[in-house]
Amino acid sequence: MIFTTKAEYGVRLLVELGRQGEERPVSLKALAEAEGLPLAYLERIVALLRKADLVESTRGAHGGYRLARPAEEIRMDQAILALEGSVAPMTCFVDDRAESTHGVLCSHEADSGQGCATKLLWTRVQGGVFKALQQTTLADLVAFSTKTTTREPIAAA
Amino acid sequence: MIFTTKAEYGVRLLVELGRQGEERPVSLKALAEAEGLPLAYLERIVALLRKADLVESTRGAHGGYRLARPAEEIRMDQAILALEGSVAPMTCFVDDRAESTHGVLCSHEADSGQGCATKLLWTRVQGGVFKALQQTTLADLVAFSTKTTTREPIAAA
DNA sequence: GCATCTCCGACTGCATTGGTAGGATTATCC
DNA sequence: GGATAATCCTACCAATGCAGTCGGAGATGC
Repeated sequence: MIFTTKAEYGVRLLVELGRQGEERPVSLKALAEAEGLPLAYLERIVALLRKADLVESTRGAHGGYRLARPAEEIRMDQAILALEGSVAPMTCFVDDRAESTHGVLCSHEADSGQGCATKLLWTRVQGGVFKALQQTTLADLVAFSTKTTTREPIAAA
Repeated sequence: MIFTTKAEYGVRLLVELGRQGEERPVSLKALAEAEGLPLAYLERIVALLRKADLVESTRGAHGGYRLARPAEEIRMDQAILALEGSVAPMTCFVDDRAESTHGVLCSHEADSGQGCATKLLWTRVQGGVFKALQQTTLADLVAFSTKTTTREPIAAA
């Protein structure tokens, strides 16, 4: 399995936020109940999204979370990277992300001085994953979910 | 991280077999020493490849393994599937593989009767991974590895 | 000042992974 | 036929990471 529940819960959380208006913040408690997820665990997950500036928080009573940007401008590679930390296909894949010029390198090279045989494969796989993530925005998921299920907005706390 | 060492070691094993001629079988001991991998662990890994008919074995003295088909006809999706069991991006992804018509379905649907929001995303990601795997043959990896590193064939036992 | 919130760190049960141990079976060679 | 070299198979084990909990400490609105 590729992703952990952090990615699953985090994305679902984003989608739920995307459904709500971006005006008033939504409390985690409400989100947790809406999705049927453990509140305490969600707290730690949403912290990752906040650190990545995908979500804004307002503390105190009637506080909560809202998207930091419109859903169209949130790409899933950003979300997953924030949630999972990295998307390497293999432990030996030390990736100096996106901005680096030489892409990814395999740590075996450090050991033996030779490119290991699997490097080509993992590079292609990672490319495939990244492409899929980059091409999907939060708005896509929100549209998909509202099309499939019809659920009323969460009542204000 | 997506794949475990089973995939890594298994693919490296296949590549090493691809380098050798397909005539005489190569013993696991020789392969393990060539790649610097634990022999006992490789035994279990190569068993997966054999069950998937990617590799043939001959028992007894001077026995060993060889590719069941020419390297050009071994696609990496077959190899990875044999090694890892499945390539689902998420635990909730119960995939009735390839031959099924409706592709993948998310187990949340069984629970709540609604498609979960993340389904679209995971489907795309899995598609990207599979495409990358399908488009890569063992011959590609062998060519890549012989280009990068120059190593003499394993001496006969 | 009290009820709600966000925030943060420590702690825990569990499953999986990576790897080992030991032996049974099969074949070759002398 | 017996040593030897190999595949095969099952049970076992330690470490890691994941999913989730707990308790509390700061904000903030009423």
